[in-house]
Amino acid sequence: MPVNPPTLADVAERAGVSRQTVSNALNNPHLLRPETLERVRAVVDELGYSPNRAARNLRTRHSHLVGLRFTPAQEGTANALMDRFLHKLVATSALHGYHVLLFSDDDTEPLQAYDDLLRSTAVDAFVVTDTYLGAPQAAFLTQQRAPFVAFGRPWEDPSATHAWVDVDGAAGTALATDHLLDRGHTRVAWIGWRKDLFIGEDRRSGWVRAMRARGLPTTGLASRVEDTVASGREAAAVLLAEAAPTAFVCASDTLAMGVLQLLAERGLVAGRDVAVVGFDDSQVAQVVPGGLTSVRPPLEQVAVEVVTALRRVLSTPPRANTGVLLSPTLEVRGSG
Amino acid sequence: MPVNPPTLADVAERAGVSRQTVSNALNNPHLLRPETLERVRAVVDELGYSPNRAARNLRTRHSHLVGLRFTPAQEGTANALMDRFLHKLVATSALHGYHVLLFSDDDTEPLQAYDDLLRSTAVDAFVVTDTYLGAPQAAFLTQQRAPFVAFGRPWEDPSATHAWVDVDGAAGTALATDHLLDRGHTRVAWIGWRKDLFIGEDRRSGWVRAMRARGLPTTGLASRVEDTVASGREAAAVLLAEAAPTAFVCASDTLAMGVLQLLAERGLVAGRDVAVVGFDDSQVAQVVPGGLTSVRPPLEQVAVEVVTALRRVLSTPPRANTGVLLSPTLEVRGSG
DNA sequence: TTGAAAGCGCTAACAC
DNA sequence: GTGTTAGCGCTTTCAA
Repeated sequence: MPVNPPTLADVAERAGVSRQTVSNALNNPHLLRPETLERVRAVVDELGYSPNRAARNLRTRHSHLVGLRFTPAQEGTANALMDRFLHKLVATSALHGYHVLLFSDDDTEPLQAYDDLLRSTAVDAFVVTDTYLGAPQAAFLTQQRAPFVAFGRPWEDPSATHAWVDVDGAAGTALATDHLLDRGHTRVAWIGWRKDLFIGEDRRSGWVRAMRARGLPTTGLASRVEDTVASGREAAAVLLAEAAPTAFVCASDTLAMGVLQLLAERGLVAGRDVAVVGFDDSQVAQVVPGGLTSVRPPLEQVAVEVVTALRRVLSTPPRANTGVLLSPTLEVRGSG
Repeated sequence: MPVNPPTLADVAERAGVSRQTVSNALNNPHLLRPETLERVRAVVDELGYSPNRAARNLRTRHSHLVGLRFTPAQEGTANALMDRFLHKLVATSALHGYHVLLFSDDDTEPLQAYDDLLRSTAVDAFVVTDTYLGAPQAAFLTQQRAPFVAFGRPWEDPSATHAWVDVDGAAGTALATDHLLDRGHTRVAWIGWRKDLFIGEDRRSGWVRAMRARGLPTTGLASRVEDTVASGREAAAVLLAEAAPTAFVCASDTLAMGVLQLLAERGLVAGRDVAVVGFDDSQVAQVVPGGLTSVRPPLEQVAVEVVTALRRVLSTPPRANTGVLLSPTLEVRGSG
């Protein structure tokens, strides 16, 4: 096992000052006379001193840890938002002295894990990413007066006052639809999700808005299915047969891959015969032969805003937070 | 801010016992008389008591945190190993009372972040995943006597005695090659990486072994390129022109996507005209039209073994660890 | 089986 | 500016 690291007392003794002065040198350097400060710092470097986290946490009642429930991307889909978001979250948190603590739920009680971490004061705050329909996390944490920031709007409860950051899905699909319309398409179809998924409805509304803005009809051009490749393929087959669209805007890259699959089966070339646009700008969109044009959510920017909001929430006194809505961009590739 | 959570003293007072008895009820329940134990537990439940982490960490000198440096998947590639691995690592660690702490390096000094966490006693151990050529982490941590487990073999230093878990890449490519040979191919080409990448050489050796086992030549059938889609595409073009292979085994799904791209450009159908097998079983392999046959590393199993090794390393006294090598499987899809 | 005392390493509050 | 005192909440002695 490693040798016991030096403590504040070790530094103090060697520098010929009190422990408190060493503490001040680290946390309130402006309180020290320059020469004292320099002497203490020299010893800190010499000994390789770094304050013991547990002791500091105990004393300050802060862990400088942010909890995040980590759910894996589903196999067989093109969804892997977490990767980009998480890395930027980790990097940005570090700039402000925070580390990210990952946990998973016990499958049984989804709130249990949050509650345990909270009650054991293991984390200072949470980043909540699973704000799907009926997700009880936000309400629970609000009720527990636990600091948190959500990646995702409080769709179900517009009166919620917690901090959140989200991507403007409607703006993204409007961007995608406009892009296709600019290229001369007029029959642009939509493949999205169940009606009760707020995110899906939001994205769908962008398509509707863009179509209507040019006086184009949407009737019969929309489909609602599960978020799987197979569903995307089937939806495309039905729409092609019944509505003869020349382009598809999809709620996800997963669905878009289904469309690409159907086109490939029929010997059609995406981008030449039929245009296809996905949503997420997943790795799949980036490397699929021909390339899949896709709406790219600014996940790095989301992470930065989340950390900003966290800092506001964790400041004393907590500063008010308004929701932050970020606009995605469109990554144009071969498919449309 | 949340109300101050109950402490050991609160529970003790309410249960009419000393603080120590409450502590024992939690950590050494067998020491208590059954009726006392029950009474204490009732109060614990009633008050929703959970031991303060910082205090416990300070006293026990353990954080119950495992550090992992998180690097994002490269854009434009099909590599996203971390997702599956990380989730299982988080879940398995939780079973043994450990949480995963994520950090990123400061770009400047790659060891700095490790050193800081170590000296501030923020984590009990590390999981090291970046064991590429010349990665100094393992040597550094060994020298610092810091507990850690590596995902990846100590290629450069066979005498290293630290704990590690790895995937048998050669077995995976041999599996892939045998699969193709069984299907009647005889001219199976290899597209891999630079010679100085141990992982790539390992994977390549599986292909060589499988070919030689059937007395088939490998000369002129191998290519070494960067791990990008474009490189895979170019390598495939060159090999097709010069060696006329009927099948490709690739060191990564990224390279395999390059091959698929070339085939698509030439109007060839993967799996019918030319067979292609990738490595990683990424989401891309799973959803690309037609499907990409790919070697699937058992990342969940790796995570479980890593946690087992961690527990051995962190036990007192530390128990010896041997390396663990796990065999991948082959996911057969349309491409071959 | 239970309780009392001590102390992990640090920082807030105050005295000098 | 710097030092002294106290205590964060817990667990490890050791005594009863």
